Amino acid sequence: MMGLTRKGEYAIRGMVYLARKPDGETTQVSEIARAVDVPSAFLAKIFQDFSRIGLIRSYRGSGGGVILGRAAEQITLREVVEAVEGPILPNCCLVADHECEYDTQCQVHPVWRKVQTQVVGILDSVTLRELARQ
Amino acid sequence: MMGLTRKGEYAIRGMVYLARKPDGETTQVSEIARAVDVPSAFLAKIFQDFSRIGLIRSYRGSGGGVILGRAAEQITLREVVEAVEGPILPNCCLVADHECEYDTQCQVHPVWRKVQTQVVGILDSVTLRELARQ
DNA sequence: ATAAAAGAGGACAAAAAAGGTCCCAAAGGT
DNA sequence: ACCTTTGGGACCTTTTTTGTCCTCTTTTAT
Repeated sequence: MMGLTRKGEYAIRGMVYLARKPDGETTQVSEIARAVDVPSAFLAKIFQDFSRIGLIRSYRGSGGGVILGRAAEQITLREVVEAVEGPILPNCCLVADHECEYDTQCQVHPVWRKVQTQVVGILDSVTLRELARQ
Repeated sequence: MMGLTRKGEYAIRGMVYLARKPDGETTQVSEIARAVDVPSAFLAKIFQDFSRIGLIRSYRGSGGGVILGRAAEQITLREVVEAVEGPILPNCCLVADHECEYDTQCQVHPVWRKVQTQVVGILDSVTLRELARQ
């Protein structure tokens, strides 16, 4: 339970690899894919999404590639995880404002809220810079 | 991300309903299913598993039904959740002893470990008794 | 004894999510 | 022009989720 999907794993591996590259140097997705052992086309999809939301910047054509969208210390693990897996919501009833339908005063609700707060807090406190440290 | 499946939702709803029943009184699975709005045959499967691991006790035949396997204050939310969803493992690399294969000194590993500890702690601190309080 | 009333257990199936692959278009460098 | 690299869409396969159904066993009531 509470597990990352493989996509999430791949995304983190790829981003950490990228964060280890010298600043300002572009890296080809195919290189990253090879290095972190992820299907190239699959990682390309993930990075395509990342590019759209600004987590990375990408350049086409020969000599192109990708680069972190911001400094590694300004990208949190939470951002990366939520970008691939969606928001951290341990229970769907947290999505909506309204309480659970089956218990007007749902006792379980606040527990999940607490879980969410804790997990978000932990993942927010870790940046790519820290993860990239060897 | 980190979401309960519907099965997990159902299990919790069913167990909380059961925990609200007077001590020692058996309840038919079909009644619970109706009350918490879960497909009866599906809830029956869930409770079948619960019976096997002692989370509930079950009695066949007319007048039969199910009952909590232990006092409500001795059953934690974690137990219920893990019984349906499996152990709380935010990242598969926590399953094995060995570190991640792609980083001998994996920096992400301890973060997931921390997440796991926190979540387990929260869910362990909540019992069915508390959840059953109306 | 027998019938009815539960849960136990297995087989099966539809739907959704996960995990990819492939192809062509667009953009940039030489 | 031509090659390289990402962008984006379509498509596919496998696994997981979410159930259903039928039969068997156990237990109770008559």
